[in-house]
Amino acid sequence: MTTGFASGRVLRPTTKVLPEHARGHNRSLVLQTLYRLGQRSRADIARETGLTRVTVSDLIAELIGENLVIEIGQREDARPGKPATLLDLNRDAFQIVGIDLSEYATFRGALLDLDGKILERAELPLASSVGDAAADKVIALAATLIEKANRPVLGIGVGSPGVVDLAGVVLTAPNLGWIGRDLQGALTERFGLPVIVINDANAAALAEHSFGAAMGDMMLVKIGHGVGSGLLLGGTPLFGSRFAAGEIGHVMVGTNGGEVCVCGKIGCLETWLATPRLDALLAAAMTSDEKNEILREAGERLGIALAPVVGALDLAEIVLSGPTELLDGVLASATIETLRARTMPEFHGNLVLRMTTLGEDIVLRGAAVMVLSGQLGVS
Amino acid sequence: MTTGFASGRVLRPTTKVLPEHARGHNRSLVLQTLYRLGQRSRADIARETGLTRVTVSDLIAELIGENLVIEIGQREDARPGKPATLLDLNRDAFQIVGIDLSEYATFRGALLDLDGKILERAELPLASSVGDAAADKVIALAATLIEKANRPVLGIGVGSPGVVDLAGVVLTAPNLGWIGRDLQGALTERFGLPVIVINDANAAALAEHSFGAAMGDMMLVKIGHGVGSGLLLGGTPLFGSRFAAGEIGHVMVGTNGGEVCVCGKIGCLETWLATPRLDALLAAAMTSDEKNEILREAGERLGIALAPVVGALDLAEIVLSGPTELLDGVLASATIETLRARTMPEFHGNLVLRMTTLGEDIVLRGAAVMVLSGQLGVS
DNA sequence: GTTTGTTCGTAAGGTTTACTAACAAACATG
DNA sequence: CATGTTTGTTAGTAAACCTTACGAACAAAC
Repeated sequence: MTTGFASGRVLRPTTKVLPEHARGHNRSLVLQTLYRLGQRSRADIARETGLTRVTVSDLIAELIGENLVIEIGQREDARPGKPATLLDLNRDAFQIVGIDLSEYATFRGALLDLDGKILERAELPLASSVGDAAADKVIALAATLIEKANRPVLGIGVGSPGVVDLAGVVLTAPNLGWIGRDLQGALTERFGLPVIVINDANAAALAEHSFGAAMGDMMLVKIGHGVGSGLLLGGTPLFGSRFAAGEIGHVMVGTNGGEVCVCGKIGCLETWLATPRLDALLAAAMTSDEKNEILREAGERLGIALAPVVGALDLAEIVLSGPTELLDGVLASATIETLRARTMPEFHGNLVLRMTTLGEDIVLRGAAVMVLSGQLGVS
Repeated sequence: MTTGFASGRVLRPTTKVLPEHARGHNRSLVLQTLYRLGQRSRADIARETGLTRVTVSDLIAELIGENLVIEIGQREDARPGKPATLLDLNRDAFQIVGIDLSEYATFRGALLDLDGKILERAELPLASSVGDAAADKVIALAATLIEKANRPVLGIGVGSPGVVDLAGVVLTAPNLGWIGRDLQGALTERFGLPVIVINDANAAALAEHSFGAAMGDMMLVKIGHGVGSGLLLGGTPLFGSRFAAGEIGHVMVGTNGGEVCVCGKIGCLETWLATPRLDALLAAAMTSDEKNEILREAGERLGIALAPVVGALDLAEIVLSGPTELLDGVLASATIETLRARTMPEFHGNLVLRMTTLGEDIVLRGAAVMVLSGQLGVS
């Protein structure tokens, strides 16, 4: 046919939209309003969303029927008019299971409430399991946490290392010996609950955005046994053409030297920043000057690698996740200085680089956010 | 209030959705179907979109009323049943003005039909104009093209160098002496037509996606007097936190040498790749080996700069736009080889790097796509 | 104590949207 | 010529949101 705009997909819509979809959207809008702003009356929500009080009342009735929203009582403050009936999301009605598979020797999980507060914890030593054995441990950990729940479980969120597609299939995760493993399918089948499996760094980026102060255009760099990253662009996670977005551990850095990497290349980001190597170098270093120099060079290399990404994406913020004692200090300073020196100050002068505020729970909390977003938010 | 998921924006919806919005969506869906697939009957469109024949008939009646769609005649092929009435987008009903401000000494524009075919051209020598004088020339060029139109003009699309925000305000464009210039507002006021002003490289990326064979995850690198780029992620242009996404010309490349840039840094991408410098070097070179070495090194530096971006974004494709005689050959080969050598073959082994197929019209055609998308597509 | 004005939540009725069901028109096929 | 198929339209229905109107409950003013 024609070869005009035809071949592209500039015009967005790809599926039909029915009235019920609009309803679902507005329903989520009401939920989100209660979520973000807390206790509100129906009239408040109407003003906030632009919907009428009538429509809000109708949606609220539906949500109360599902036990997602509850009436708190009457507003106390003194103003003219009929006192408002305060509503809130029923934050105690459901619980979420979040699981982090990204640590080297341990699978960690937690039971969270709808606010993301951790209610219970559980962990399972990996004990060098791979393949089916490792997958069985994920299931066992999930089962333990579901048993601890004293409310209906909204769903299970899992942050996995490696490359994970949108259906929750772990395409490759070398450490766990997984290739094309349908972890999401296996968990769904086992528990009959909504399950979301997502890359660990992407989960971490989401958590930082939801719980931390992160803006919508952010890169979270996760440094541990390996080096990975998760990108949030305009508040949305980036997955990439082969679901491998953020995999920067084996990109070569700079044009002068570096060690040989397990992948065969020279001077990959991981050869500079992986924590086992840093720990080993620091242990061998004698003076604190030597130690600082090791950390400074690692930070500088990170800055060199990130500079083109910051420039190309116009990032506002970079967040580091990993061992605080290694990252937070000389290393972080060297990274931001290098970034400033290698990009345009007009555009990136107020680029922020900081540690995550979420500590070790960042991945499992991000996985929980995915569940919440999938179940209560809109597609 | 609560500090839970509240602070983030994980749950998507931010505005209410009314039934009429759904209607607009489905309307665009029908238009897009005719656009992509060409002549179809109402029943064909119903099958294609999932809407019912009744709904499609209703939408089509509306579109015919606006002269956007026309009945072509009856389908000729011999099959049972009532013969279908073929429809098509009224590709001759409107025309679009596209303008490219990115060339160094000339503003170029064209009148296009809805298929993106160029009907008329016009250009205006910039003659070193800056500020108001340069803006006046844009208006004059647009006026010239609008006069040439023999159909209603759907809108005006402008691809401008520099940083352009979502409202079409050129925040900074050094070559044109523009700072915070509301070009979109000025054109709208002058002509009373829909106007879209967008960064030149973003426009080019859109054009490559619409007319060329580009996938949804692509970076278009535009090399000329300066070096810029436009990113398409999942088919959507990326603008960045300060609307400066793609501005990679002044990112430092590598860690060994380079020339001092006008910006003060050493070894910016532009110092390796800007065409005036390449031309000068090539003119000074004696042997073809020397020339090839110049191009090879330039290509290698581009690859070094892009490798972290390819890794972080998991790009599928990189498209080069600029002087073919410089880019297409040794330089492009060196770039892709460098990229392959510096990234993970498992993920980026089938990364494609190629020249644009759209030549010098890429920016103005992309600007026209923006108009089409804004007027006929959905938000 | 009464009146006035405000705010809240609900009820009733109307509009828009897209759906299902049914049908006439127009054709191919046996 | 009878039958079956496909097209596009008409008529009626369900869902979603809107506007309008109203009772309830309160503060403030008199």
